[in-house]
Amino acid sequence: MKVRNFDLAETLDSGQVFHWLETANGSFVGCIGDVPVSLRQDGETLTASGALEKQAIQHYLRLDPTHDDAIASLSANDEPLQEAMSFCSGLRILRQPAWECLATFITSSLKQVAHIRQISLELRRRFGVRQSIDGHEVFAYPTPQALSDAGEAELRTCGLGYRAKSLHLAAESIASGATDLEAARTLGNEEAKAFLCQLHGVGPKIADCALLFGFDRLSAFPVDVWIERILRERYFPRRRKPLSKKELEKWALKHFGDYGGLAQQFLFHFARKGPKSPEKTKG
DNA sequence: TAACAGGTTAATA
DNA sequence: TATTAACCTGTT
Repeated sequence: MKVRNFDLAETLDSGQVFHWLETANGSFVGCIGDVPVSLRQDGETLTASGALEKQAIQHYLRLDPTHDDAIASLSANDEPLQEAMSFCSGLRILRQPAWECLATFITSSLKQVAHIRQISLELRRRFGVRQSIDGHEVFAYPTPQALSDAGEAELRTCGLGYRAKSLHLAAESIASGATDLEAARTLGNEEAKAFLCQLHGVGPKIADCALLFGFDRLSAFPVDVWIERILRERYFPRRRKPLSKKELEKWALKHFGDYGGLAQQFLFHFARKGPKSPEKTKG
């Protein structure tokens, strides 16, 4: 299919999803939900193999006009945002399955991307359903039931550390029916966030990530240390006393509006990979 | 070697 | 309400 303003590699390596593997020939293999898929981009052509309908792939990758509307409505007179957007204009917010997204971010606390990947893949290998696509082995994300059955001790052996407890409690709560994740879809933004924060190990940042990447709430604006840094540097450069995380969250929600989460993703990726990013400036 | 990392919780002031 | 230590583990 034809794609414009889209960069597959950039999107899959932007810290929102952690299980896609790049193969030797430049394809990406992984699962969309339970279905194994291989994706490949050559310029404006995207090819997919696997049992998924074209429509489902477009939905996951957000290859639809709503993305263009969102871009258009992001403020034109915001210079830092413009700079970030032109740096990574092919970036999209995926529509990931809610449980897989929430669970992955529960395991992300105080971890770098490489390690989140490692944990995510290990959980899939150990407790997920094994699949195959184009000769590659891939695994679906384990169900709440599977992680609940595994038990906390078993989860710890995947290198989760203290996060094992949170992941297990969440899995158990959902598997038992005590928590109905889908119920969050019927709630307003604030309520949905509060709802997710009731789970142990889920605070404001992880709840916002889950809402943005797993519940299609484009206004959710996760504030982590990268975003904290770039907001302070670019939007409040001369402030004596830095705004607290909470104040930044509140400010960002208002400043960036309905598509704040998309703005966040541009700023985040720019902070990590852009010209002034830590890895570019060191050495 | 020891600090540090894309955070949250529980304890304290 | 605001700060602070503790939590696991792999990396630098």
